[in-house]
Amino acid sequence: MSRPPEFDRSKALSQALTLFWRKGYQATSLADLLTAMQISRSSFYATFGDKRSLFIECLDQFSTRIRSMLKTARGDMAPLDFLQRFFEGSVTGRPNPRGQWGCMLVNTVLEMADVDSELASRASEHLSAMQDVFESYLLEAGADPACAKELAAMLTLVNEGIRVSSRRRLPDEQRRQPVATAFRLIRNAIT
Amino acid sequence: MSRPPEFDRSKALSQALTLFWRKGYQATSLADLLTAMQISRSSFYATFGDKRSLFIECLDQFSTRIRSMLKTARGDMAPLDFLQRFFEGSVTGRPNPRGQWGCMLVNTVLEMADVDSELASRASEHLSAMQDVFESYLLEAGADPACAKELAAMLTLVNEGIRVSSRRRLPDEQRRQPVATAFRLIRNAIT
DNA sequence: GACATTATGGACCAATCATTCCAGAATGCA
DNA sequence: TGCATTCTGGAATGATTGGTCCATAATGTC
Repeated sequence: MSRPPEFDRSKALSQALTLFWRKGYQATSLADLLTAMQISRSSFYATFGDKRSLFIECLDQFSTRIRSMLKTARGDMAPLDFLQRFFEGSVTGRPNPRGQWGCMLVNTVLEMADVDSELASRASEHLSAMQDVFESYLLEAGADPACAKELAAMLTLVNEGIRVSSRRRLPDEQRRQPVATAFRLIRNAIT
Repeated sequence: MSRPPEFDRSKALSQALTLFWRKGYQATSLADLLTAMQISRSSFYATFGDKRSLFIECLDQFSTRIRSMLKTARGDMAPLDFLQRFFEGSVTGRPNPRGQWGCMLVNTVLEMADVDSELASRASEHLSAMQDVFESYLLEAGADPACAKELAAMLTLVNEGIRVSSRRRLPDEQRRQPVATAFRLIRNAIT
């Protein structure tokens, strides 16, 4: 009946996500995107609307990916061990370099805060959704509800801090150690 | 002999700093700058070179201001009380709205990480200089040297996190509380 | 082989960007 | 008053931006 599409939409979107993640919204030009996505200018606009719409799609997918990863990759680890491993993994450059890219949500909150409030608040809402996951893990770790809420907010703060510090190209030890410190303090505080 | 300059260079620079602080490097156009600085295009280039040089000058001055503020505004407060007040002040929108702008160094690290590595690492170095101030205060608060170093790194992490969270337009309580939590944990950890 | 559908390449657009340049207005000093 | 100096306003720069358009090439279905 009709011709099937020849390029892989979700793969192209994934390439775009990577670019936006690393360079941010403004510094990523259309030319950059087309090269990375390996599609023509025409297909781009036909498929994704425009640059800003594509960015929103990437932002949402980033958030979805992270949260689903937070839920599936845990295995049988204790909740706090898993969270700590999650944060530590965000800090080291290996196995992939994504650890050096920070968090797309955090990056977007800062880049867009006084530039595009809709993008900024969308990213901020995704961060709040992450915080809910933190809270559920803290509850599971035995924290009472009030304490879990408080520590989840604190963990969000630590997350935001880590994502900044992970972009600073500091020596490995200087990145790992504050995470360890933070978790030691948090473990002390669970009641 | 010669005509004295008619516009206040340092005031113009200060206006530029405010703009860069809020909107970042890329989103601040030359037109924006000229309006805010109230000088002509010609004077701009004669006095500051170009946009990037001006940005560097603002970045350095921002760092200098913060550190001198950290040293002079303390009065007779206990070191940790002062630091806590410093962080809390960065979070509330009053008296001025600067609390909503985050920290220019943090903003720059993220915006420029994969865009202009010289600007990014310059900002990162300024953050390290702030960390030295934190460390000296922790020493003064009675922490032993190893602990002071560790907690100073942790404070830098908290600082970075706070500066992100302060741009999220969250309700006041949700901004204040994680700071309080963080300092409670840190105070517990001083040995 | 013909048709419908989808992707492509590239010309084209208007807007904006940072930057350069210059003629002229303003102002302090002699 | 005149000169030297400083700032200004605006035109012009070329590069780059995101976005539109259309004729053509490619490919699966009938």
